[in-house]
Amino acid sequence: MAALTGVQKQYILHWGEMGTRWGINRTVAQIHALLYLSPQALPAEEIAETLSVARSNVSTSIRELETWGIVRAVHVLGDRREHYESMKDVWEMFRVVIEHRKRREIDPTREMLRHCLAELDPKEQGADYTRDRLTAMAGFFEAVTELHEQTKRLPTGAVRKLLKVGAKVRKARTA
Amino acid sequence: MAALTGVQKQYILHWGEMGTRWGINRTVAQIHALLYLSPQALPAEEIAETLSVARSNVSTSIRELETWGIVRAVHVLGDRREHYESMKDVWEMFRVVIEHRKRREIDPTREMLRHCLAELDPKEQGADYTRDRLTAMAGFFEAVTELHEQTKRLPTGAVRKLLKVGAKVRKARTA
DNA sequence: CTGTATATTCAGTCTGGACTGAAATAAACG
DNA sequence: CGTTTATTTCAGTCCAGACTGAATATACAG
Repeated sequence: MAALTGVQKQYILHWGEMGTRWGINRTVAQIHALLYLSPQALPAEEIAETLSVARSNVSTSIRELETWGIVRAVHVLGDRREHYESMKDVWEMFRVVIEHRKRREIDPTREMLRHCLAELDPKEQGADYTRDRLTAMAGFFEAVTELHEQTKRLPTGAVRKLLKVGAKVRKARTA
Repeated sequence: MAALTGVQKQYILHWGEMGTRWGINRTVAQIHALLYLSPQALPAEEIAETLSVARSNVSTSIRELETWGIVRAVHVLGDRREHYESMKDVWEMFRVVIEHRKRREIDPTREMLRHCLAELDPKEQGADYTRDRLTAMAGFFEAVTELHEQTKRLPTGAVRKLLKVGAKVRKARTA
């Protein structure tokens, strides 16, 4: 296969590092980076060679990316192997990932907070203080959820435009 | 010291787990949870006992929380030990954390993307495709930065109000 | 100073999770 | 079917990073 160019290497390595910071497996992130930059879908074998990881490692990593819905298998005429390609729309990609993480992290936390507030015994020592703290935290998570709901239904382009307008206003003011 | 109530335990454990998912050390997150729920500032010794971790572990964890600016040492009259307390304003707390992570994760990525685009050799095989992908990704990160700039200067309350209004509109529509 | 209480540093240990390679399974073809 | 090729599973290995506890540093009281 075509060896990686300097720029590709740089991008893939950086993406891998960023992945680890966000609780995403380095290899998973690197594979995603590779597929994102690749004009064609790639077979697992080639991914393994290019990134110097075990074929089996690619298998599990790809599956994780598939469950997120940002990588999918496609078929190439005259080739029995599965070829994998990344979603290319960056905005949609992050939307999907955020949706996933929200469900796995924000929602359970809201749940936990509600549960704690319900279970809180008012007779207990310092219950009032605890309730205040939990309520404040719960308020924040409810707001995040609300924000998510609102942006979710905006089409991709709208967010971008909204930001551009805001940027202009901001620049005009500071100028 | 006062042993943890069931609710406190639940909150601290959950927060610790969430921390690990976001690349934050479990103990660090647990200590933060404990301090957030605590009406008084706590000395390191007591934190160590309550969470059953080594005193030295608390020391380093506290220092990390301090560099983030969400925990600080306070002094109690008649006690030589440092007592630690968490910032209590949830919104401010997340603002601070997001600011930090943006600087450590978003900014370097923007940097990397710019660098890659500058270094990209047009004569190279497939340079056009690579440029397109990098540009798209860069656009996203610029937008995120812009969004951050805009929300940063809004006072805490404003965001909350904005969301409340949005929520009402949304509910009215779907009703 | 000396003694005591507290905080930090650091070298070594431990552990969870990533990674591998071999074996099992599944799918595609003649 | 049997053979070939591709994919997944899994038991074991490895390692980065968390954690500990002893040693060291710092601060203060008497």
